[in-house]
Amino acid sequence: MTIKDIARISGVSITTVSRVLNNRPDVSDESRRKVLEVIENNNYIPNNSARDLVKTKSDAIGLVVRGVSNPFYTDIIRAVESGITAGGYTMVMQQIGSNEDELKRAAMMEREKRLRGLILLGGRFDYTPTDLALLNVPFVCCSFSNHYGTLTEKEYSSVSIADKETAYQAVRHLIANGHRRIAALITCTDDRSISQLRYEGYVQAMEEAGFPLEDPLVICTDTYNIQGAYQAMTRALDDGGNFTAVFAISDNMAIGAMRALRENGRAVPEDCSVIAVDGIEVSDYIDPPLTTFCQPMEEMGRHSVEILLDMIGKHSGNRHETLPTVLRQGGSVRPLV
Amino acid sequence: MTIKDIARISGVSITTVSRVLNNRPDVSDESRRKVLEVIENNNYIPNNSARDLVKTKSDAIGLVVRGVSNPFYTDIIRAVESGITAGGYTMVMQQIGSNEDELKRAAMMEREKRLRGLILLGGRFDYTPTDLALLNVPFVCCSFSNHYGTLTEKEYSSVSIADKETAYQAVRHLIANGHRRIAALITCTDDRSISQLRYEGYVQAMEEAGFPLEDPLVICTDTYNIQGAYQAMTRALDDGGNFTAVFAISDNMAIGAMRALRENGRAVPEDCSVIAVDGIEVSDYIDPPLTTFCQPMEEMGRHSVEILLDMIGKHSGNRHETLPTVLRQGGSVRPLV
DNA sequence: GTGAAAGCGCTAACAT
DNA sequence: ATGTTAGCGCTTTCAC
Repeated sequence: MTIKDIARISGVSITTVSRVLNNRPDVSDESRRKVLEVIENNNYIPNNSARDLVKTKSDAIGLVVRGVSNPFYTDIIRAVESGITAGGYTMVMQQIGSNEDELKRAAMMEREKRLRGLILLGGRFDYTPTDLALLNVPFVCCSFSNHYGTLTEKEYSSVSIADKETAYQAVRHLIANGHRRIAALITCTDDRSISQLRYEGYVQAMEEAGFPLEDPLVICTDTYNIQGAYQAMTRALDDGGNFTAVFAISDNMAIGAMRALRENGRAVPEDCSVIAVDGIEVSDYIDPPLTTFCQPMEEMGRHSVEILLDMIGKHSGNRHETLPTVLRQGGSVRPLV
Repeated sequence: MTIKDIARISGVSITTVSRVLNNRPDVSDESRRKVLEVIENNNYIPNNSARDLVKTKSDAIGLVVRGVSNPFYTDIIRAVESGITAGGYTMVMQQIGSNEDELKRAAMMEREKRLRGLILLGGRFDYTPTDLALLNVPFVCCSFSNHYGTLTEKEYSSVSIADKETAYQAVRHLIANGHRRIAALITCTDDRSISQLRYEGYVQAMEEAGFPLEDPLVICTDTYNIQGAYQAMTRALDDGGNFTAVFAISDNMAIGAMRALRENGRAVPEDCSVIAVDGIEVSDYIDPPLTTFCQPMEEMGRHSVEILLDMIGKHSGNRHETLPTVLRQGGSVRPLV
């Protein structure tokens, strides 16, 4: 069933059918009605490949994710997919390994699939103009941004939270509760990552308060997952673990750390307070509920798509959005007496 | 940059370039070398839309998911994406609402995107041959199957666990620990769902043991999410909650229920045991770790893709795989004394 | 308001 | 081994 068949059956020309298909105004009501009826009756759906070929563009938007099973990303992915589909586009998703280059992958996708745009979920903070030259379509950095000034604002779009500031607030919250010996649970794979940024917030809060920033307070793992955090915290505790509170750079890592603390005989929050950044749903259901700064996941996904569709459709320029976080008071932090 | 340009620059015909592009043997080494060089130099990538149009097929495989943020699905999605990309195809993902018809949606995708095949993640159990007539490409049901005999085995493919049997085992485990008054936490939106199937396993175990199967033991929620389970369990407890153990049809729901129990002053497992089916990572990190039957998520995704690619590439027939589950002993079940 | 016809970039007969 | 050519299904001038 092609446009030709519809034209034949409707008794009009191919052109007229095409006009109806594309909601063009220059068709008589009579023709339009007839064509629509025939389309309906025959369950006809236009061939996208042919449309794309003529328009030299596809209707696809690429989503490149570093780790689709990261629970923090799943709500964003859902929002992104909804937005893309609602906008009449198709979402093509690819995930990349932790040491793959998302820009190279994005560039390949762009050309192979003739993408209209890209959303990068999780990525490096130090793109250079040369890196960006690989990309010829609009793109939005979601949940991260260019914090090291290697790019100017006009060169890219982003939707993110104020990572350093939020981490700073989290640590301030612990300090306000009387904690001085505060450990930081971070990942150390890359010094231009979200982990590094949040770590900077931790450092700032600690230095500002004049607290010692000793090495054993910084607990490193090489992955963002629960298990890695659990193992790293277990090692830290075996090594003494001389701290009264932990700032974890993600909820997931905090959950892993909490099990390690528990197994080590330290109750949360009685013996050790825990705070994090992310605000995934499950962390509000554990015991004790995690105190954490929530990112507006759904909103981040939605805004990323909005910005991208504006750039594609209205040729609007690059935009940046920094969304607010909200402290969700759980039960994992308590005042140090 | 099109195939025409490459041909012109290389000094050969379009056909020869096309042959090189498709790794055909009937090209002289000399021509091949030259063409490849020109392609390389010009950073040429063939236009997929044009290829798809000619072949009347795309390289896309559709993934239809009911709820991408369901943590149980995320590992499957990751495995599916890896398999599809590794196989040289493109994954196009769409999620659907809880009361949308996945087959209608799949059929639309199939035709619009000219899909080569489909993977359905989560879906109804009562497809009829008429329903399937909507689909003209191979498809695999992942994590569910046709358990009501409305289809013959040759009509579809599936990768799943033995849901009813696994639920039965879970409840048997509670019974072996001395529990008689066992509540079932299920969803009641649809009587042809995975929830229903697991509920049947519960019923079988209870009846076999000769235990009363009273209404207040069946706790219903209309969603699969944590919050819904939390609310349903809270209601059940407010109504008396006369049971010593809970069988939850999913880890996620068990986690919601555990918070409700806790807030109601019932310790798990001292006052109430909890068991579930799924085996998501986080449920092993909560306190107490959830005792649950683990589904092999990664394997399920991988096998689904394998079966689908075999059907697409080798035209092999429909296959069915029932993968084994493994009991992960947490600390949420204890013997009733 | 409508239709004829020229491509979009590619593949696959069919020649040579 | 290589080239010519006819489409794949659609959009879009351009003419009427």
